[in-house]
Amino acid sequence: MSSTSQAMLNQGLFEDQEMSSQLGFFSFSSNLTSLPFGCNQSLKTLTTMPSSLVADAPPTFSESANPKQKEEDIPSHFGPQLLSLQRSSANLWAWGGANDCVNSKRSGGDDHLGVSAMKMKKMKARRKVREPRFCFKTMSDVDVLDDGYKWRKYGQKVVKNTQHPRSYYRCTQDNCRVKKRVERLAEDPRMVITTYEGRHAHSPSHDEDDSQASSQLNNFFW
DNA sequence: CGACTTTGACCGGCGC
DNA sequence: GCGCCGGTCAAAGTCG
Repeated sequence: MSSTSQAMLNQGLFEDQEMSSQLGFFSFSSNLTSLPFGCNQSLKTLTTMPSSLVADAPPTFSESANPKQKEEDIPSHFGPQLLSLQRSSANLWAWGGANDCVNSKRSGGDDHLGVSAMKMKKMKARRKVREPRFCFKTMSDVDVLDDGYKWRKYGQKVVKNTQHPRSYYRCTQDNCRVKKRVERLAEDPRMVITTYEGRHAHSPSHDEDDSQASSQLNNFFW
């Protein structure tokens, strides 16, 4: 079941929806044919992608940066690669704030009534630190795009105001905590929104030949 | 039989 | 404080 799609990559953005702070946003011309993560047929595209774009939420950004920030406001953090991205067929649209969100609301109070220590441990482990996120939109028939990594689905949820359920995936690699969510756009079901959270601590698990270049690029990004 | 998916329940965050 | 909602867990089911 190769999920390599005929996806036409259109847009991507850094985001943190919960914190309502967009980290960045870019769009591509529609002649691009694949994903920015080393999806098989997109090497040309990939080489124009700025590594910092995908790799990290830039730590120097302010929380409440204006999502319509202009080109000259882009921090040098993104370097020449970003500029080349802009000069190439891709349009940079906007950059926003970084977020190193730590949920610190729950303090002390280790013991919930009727909750076992084991369960509390799990609850604490749950979303302490918000990983950097990257989200993009593709036009595709398949929900799960082939990005070279192996994913295990751990949940599905119907979110409000959408007729399509959102799926939650985790990287199957042992020490890798990267997650992704996949959902279809309500207004246009052909569009798939994929949101990655975190960074892979390993190479893609493709076993085909073209994975060599692909994996290099994936390292490049993640 | 192991890996993966499905699905209902549960939990925390957030707005009111 | 309460209710809603998104995100995660985990048991059961399915598949190869």
